[in-house]
Order: sequence, then C-alpha cells, then structure tokens
Amino acid sequence: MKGNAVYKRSYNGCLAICGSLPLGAEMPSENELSQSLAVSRTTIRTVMTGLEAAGILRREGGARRLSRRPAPGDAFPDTQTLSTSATVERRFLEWILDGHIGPGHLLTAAELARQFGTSTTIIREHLPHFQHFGLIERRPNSAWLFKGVTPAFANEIYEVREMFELRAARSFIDLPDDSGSWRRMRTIEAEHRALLASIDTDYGLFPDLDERLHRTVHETADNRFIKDFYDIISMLFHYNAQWDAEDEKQRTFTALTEHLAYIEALLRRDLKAIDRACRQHLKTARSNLLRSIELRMKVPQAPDVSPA
Amino acid sequence: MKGNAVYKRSYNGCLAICGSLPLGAEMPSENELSQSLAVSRTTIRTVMTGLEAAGILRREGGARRLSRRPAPGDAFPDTQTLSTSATVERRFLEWILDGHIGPGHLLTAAELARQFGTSTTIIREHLPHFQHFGLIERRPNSAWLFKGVTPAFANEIYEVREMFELRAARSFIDLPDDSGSWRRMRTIEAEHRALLASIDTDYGLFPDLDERLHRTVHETADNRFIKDFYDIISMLFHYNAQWDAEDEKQRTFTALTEHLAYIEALLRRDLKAIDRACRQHLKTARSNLLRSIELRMKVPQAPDVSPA
DNA sequence: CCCTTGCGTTTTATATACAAAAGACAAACT
DNA sequence: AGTTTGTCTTTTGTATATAAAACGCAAGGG
Repeated sequence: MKGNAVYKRSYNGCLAICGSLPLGAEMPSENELSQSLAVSRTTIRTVMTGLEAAGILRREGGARRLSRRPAPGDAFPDTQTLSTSATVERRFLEWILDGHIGPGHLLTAAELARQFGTSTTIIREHLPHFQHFGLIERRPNSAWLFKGVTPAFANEIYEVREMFELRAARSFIDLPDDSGSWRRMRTIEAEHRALLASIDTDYGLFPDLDERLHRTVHETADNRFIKDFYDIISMLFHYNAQWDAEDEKQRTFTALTEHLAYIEALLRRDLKAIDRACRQHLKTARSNLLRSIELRMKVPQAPDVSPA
Repeated sequence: MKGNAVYKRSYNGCLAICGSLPLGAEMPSENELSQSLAVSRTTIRTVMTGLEAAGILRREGGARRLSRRPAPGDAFPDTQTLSTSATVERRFLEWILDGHIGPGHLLTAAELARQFGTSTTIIREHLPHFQHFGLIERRPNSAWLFKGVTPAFANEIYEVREMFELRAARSFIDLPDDSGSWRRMRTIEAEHRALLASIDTDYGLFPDLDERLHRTVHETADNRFIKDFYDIISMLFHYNAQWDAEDEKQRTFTALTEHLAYIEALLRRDLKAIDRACRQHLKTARSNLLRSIELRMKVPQAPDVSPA
C-alpha cells in the first residue's frame, strides 16, 4: 500500500558508500548513515539487513563489515527510487506540456488515475498543485478545467516574474559586504565565463546554472511568496527545455551574454544597469518561451499523424 | 462516507424558493432549479423527494405543487450545509490565527485529524493549501513546520500585495471607456459614501465592500497569479477582522476615507494620485495588521489565563 | 423539435486499511 | 556522559471502499 522508494533510494546510497570502502572495512554507524542520507535509522536498519542478505555486508558482533565489493547489478534501477507521487507529478507535467490536450479540456481525477496507473488519492493530491501553477481550474464536485499552456499563460507568468525579479535584484545592492551572496555570485560569474569558453560541448549544463543564478537573486528578496513563485518558473523551464531543442546553442549563448551583463551590474551595485540588464534578459526569455508555445500550438493535437 | 452537505444546502435553497411561491403553485422544472442552485439535477430530484416526504410538495402528474407553507423548522441548520472539507479549513485557520500554537511548532496530520474529528485524508488535502498561504512548510515523510503568523509573514505578504495592487491599479487607467469596471467602480464609490453616512451603525458591512473594491482593481490586471494571491490576502483579512475588534469603527472610517481618495483617483485616471492613494492605503492597512499581530504575540499561549 | 422526467453509470468526497518509514525509549557499550 | 543498537509505537504514503453527487441517454409530452 505504500511503495518502498525510500528504501531503494537509501539502499543505492549505502551501496555507493560501500563502494568507496576497502574490503573488510567497518560501515559507519546507523546514526551517521541516517544523517548523511537524510532518512530515518529505521530505514537504514532495513537497508543493512538487505545488504547482509545480498552478501555485501556481514555482521561481526555489533559492527558490520564489507564482505564483498558491490557490483553495478546490485543497485535498484533509478526508476524505482522515486515515490509514486513524484513519478505521477513528472509524468503529468510532461503529458500536459507535451500538448496532448488543448485549452478547455476537462480532466477527471478518475480518468487520470487510470491513465497513470495509480489511485485517485495521488491524483487528487496533485491537482491543487497544478492549480497553483495556473494550469488548471477547479470546479467543485466536478471535473477540472485545463486552461492550457497558452501565450496568455506565458505572459501572466512573465508579468509577475518581472516584478519579482526586479524587486529582488534591487534588494541585492543593499546586501552587507560580508553577505555570502556576493561570493556565490562571483562563483556563478566564473562558471558563466567557463561555460562560455566551452559552449560548443557543454551548453547542456546551462539550465542548472541559470536556475542557480536566478535563485541566488531571489533569495535576497527574503520573501516566501517570491521564492515560491520561482518554483513555477523553474518547472516551466525544466519542461520547456525538453520540447524546445531547436537553436539551443545559440539561445544559450545569448542568455550567457545577457546573464553576464546582469551579474556584472549586480556586482557593481549599479542600479540603473541592473534594471536594464534584467529587463533585457527577461524580455528575451519571454519571447523564447512565447515562440516555443506558439510553435507547439500550431502542431495538431496528435503530432505523430503523418503531415500532408 | 461522503457527507450530504450539498443535499442539505440545496434543500434549504429549494425551501426558500417554495417560501416565495403561493400555495398550490407549480415548482420550476428540475432543470431550472438545478441551474439556479448550481447543483446537479440528481441532487434536485433527491431534494424534491425529501420535500414531498415532508409534505411541503405534492406530485400532480408530472408537476410538483406547493401543498403547505414551509416553516422555519423545516430547514437544515447552517452548520450542516458546509462540507467536511470547508468546515475543517475554517476551523483550522481559526485555530492557527487564534495563536494557539507558536512559530516552530510541528503539525502532524494524524494529530490534526484527531483534533478536528475527521480522517487524515481531509487534513492531507488541506495542508498543501496552507503551505501556499505561506503558513507552513513541508518536510517530506514527516511533520509540517508551522512558520507562524509573524510580523515577517505580514511584511512579506504586503511587499507582494503592494506590487500587485499598484500594477493592477495602473492598468485600470488603460481600460476602454465602455468597460464594465467603470460602472462597477462608480457603484462601489456610491456604496462608500453611503456607508460613510451611516458608519455608526453599519461599519460591520465594510469588510465585504473592501473586498469588492480590491477585487475589482485586481480583476483588471487580468493575471491569474495576481488574482490568486488576493485569495491569501482575503483569507488573512477575514480572520484578522475576527481577532481585532478594537477601534474597528475608527479604522473603518480611516479606510473609507483612504478608499475614496483611491477610487476618485482611479475614476479620474490620475496616475500620480492613484499611486499616492494606493500606497497610503496599503501603508495604513499594513500597520494595522502588524499592530494586531504584535499584540497577539505578546499574549501568552493560553490567552484565557487571568491577567496580572 | 426542444424541454422534461426517469433511470442507469461514472465520478467525486470522505473514511478506512495497511505496509513503509519515522520516532521514542531503554539496555548495552564504550 | 554520550553513542550505538534492539524493540516497540506512531505516523506517513498510497490504495481501496462506499455513499453522495454528477453525468448521460432514452422515452414521453407540449
């Protein structure tokens, strides 16, 4: 009734620790393991039992020792280490953003549960979350209305994003000199320059860097609602990146350049330049998003039908 | 397993319709009733059966006629017309905002379910909602952290509220002359003047008027995230009004005056004056909220202990 | 033909069941 | 005294059960 993804994830984590240990060495204490993997000691104990049963560990009095080197096949596959809930969230978003349904479509919890092979409980847990994202609208005692990933959606998101990011960026210059944010920002700047140098091969690393930059800026606003909103942006980008592979390198180059102007303005505490660079970057980002949404809307509902 | 609050609410609704009908008159069709009460025809049919059993209606061929005048005792009490979910939401918020627990307190779904006499299902449905309100924080596989109704909470809300309301107010002046918003705003202005005239007796009507004004402004921004955020504000005000009865008349007077300046500026399409009036009003509102939060924080955890 | 009612099917709201994970406490071991 | 482990209790994540409500179709009536 409850999956054991936590167990499997922890099992793989312990396996990795085993791998870094010499044969016959003693495992860290249950407490240490539970701390480093951020799970309860109960789970660690279950994992230890499993590792003993697999012949990877053996008990010697109180302690556990590595009795054989773990092989790659010992680990659980990654697909099993995510909770049902997390899996459904991911698959649901992919399905929505992939454009399989259009604006105005009605979503029923029962049907979604069948489609994703889970119980309605999980579905009903996630629907309010997607409502928070602005993707669907609730109609009590009835189905949910899908509002669509439309240009309006993108514009509304960006209207708020611009307000929030500008506000946060402005608050950046008020940070005390000894704030850790300055150091973090300088690191991010260096990473941008490094990525720019190796862009031909490494442009795939950009999304992560992008997220770190914007989160660093948003952090300084110290406002839970602003931070929370960035989760929506982040989700949108994560999945948008998957559809929109075209021109990725060129767009990454532009974004890196714009980011650097923004970062330099932040580090110089130059309010005017911050505003200018921030607006410029968001403008570019917005039109990229709009473009990819509009492309997607032109595609017929079932994109794998042979074209005329 | 599922309460029948919808039935009871609809029953009371039909009862009210019966009350406005002369004896022996024919009831509206099932379809009309279901439309006007916004429930399914299935529910209407069940209600009709109930009304027949209570001797209020009688069947005559296809139609139903009023056979006796409904008495006050025929209606279900209001407490039974709210769904479990709605009841729990209200009670939970009252409990939180009443200051029964302090920041840092851990909330467990199991305990809350016991406390409110429902299943964990309902509690688990609501906790993410309060997270969206910024009141609690999730810790996976474990209890929820209550962040508290603190000055920081109020300040963060107001920082966002100010951005949103100013943005919306500015977009007001771009409305076309024939937009319904102008008419609505003029009505709201008239209501303000009327309330100002009868303030001594009617100040209790202010919260509703306040909500209508701000919603009318927010509507014009035409942004789902901005509208959505106003729900948080609205919730906070609704419950805050309940704690903070002190000086209510005086505060209402101030708010009405500030609102009128704001409304006049909006109707004149005077951007400068809008900004000024809006900021002034939000400043007052913020300090009222902060004052009442700070008062509350000074009170010991159990406020009914006899004072020194 | 459109609207009405009757009736069977599906979906929603809520409670409950139960394995997995977390938490708590005491005995054992430094 | 502070860890470490063994054991027991509670809570969480997820599926399932079931009454209430919504939905949809067919037949009848103006």
